[in-house]
Amino acid sequence: MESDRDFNVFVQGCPSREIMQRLGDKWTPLVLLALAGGPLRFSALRQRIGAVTPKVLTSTLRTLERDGLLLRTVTAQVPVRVDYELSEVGRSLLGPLEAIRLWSEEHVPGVLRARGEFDRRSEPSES
Amino acid sequence: MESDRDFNVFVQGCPSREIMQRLGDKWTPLVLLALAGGPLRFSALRQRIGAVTPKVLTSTLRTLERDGLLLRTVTAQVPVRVDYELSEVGRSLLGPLEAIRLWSEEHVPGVLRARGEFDRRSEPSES
DNA sequence: CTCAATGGTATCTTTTGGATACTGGACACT
DNA sequence: AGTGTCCAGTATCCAAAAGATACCATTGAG
Repeated sequence: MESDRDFNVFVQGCPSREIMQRLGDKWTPLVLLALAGGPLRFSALRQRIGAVTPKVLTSTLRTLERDGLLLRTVTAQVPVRVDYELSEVGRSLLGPLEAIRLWSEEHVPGVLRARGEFDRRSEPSES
Repeated sequence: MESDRDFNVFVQGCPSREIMQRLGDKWTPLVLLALAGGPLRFSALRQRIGAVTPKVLTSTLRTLERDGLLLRTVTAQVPVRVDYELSEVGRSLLGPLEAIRLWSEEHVPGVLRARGEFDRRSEPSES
């Protein structure tokens, strides 16, 4: 009923759960999507994503590198140049992430409308 | 280049960004996937997901309800019965989420292997 | 009068994320 | 020599979110 594989996100302690939850880190999807078009340097990534602080971006990138989703290449020039790019595995996530992204962009009006109704239902305080 | 729609997750302050980031809340995907098979009561959801505390589950559910992704139905019996089920909009997310889930379950071995290599590269301390 | 079932809150601690300032190495300019 | 710039991050400190655990309200059964 669940799936016949060896791993299942609904099993507590299964590594797949932690992996899926990491994909839902606040910045992970944006980082991966930002790299969809090719390698980017640290500062370019930062600019492209916007609003992310260097500390958090660094730790997001480290985790993704550690998990094999992206590659970090240091070029010893001056000043030092660091490029980040998706690995093969990382690229295999782009499809699903693109879908989530499109869904989010398409459903903005609906979600905003739902919020308005919800709030109106919650506070029947005026007239 | 980015997309011709009105909303874009790469634009800072665009509601679609916040919506996408919410989809990546720690428990949101699990909640939505858990409801894929039909309505569940609060305690059943808790059991099915496992490891989520009531406080966090409540707030996750409230947000999803507020955004119109799921419906909360209270039946006044004793003790009270509360059912949660996906809305039409919520169901439209199941495809992408299923994809993310499958990816996570399929790539467990690869990710674990990558972590091992990464750690070995980082600490060349023993023999 | 007590107990159990359900769907949560309340409170406190720990973890994660954010703001902001700073480091370090190599050149380039003055 | 001294100062400034570029880049890729750290360091430090503070705020927001998640987790552990205990508790509450309703009410029907015993």
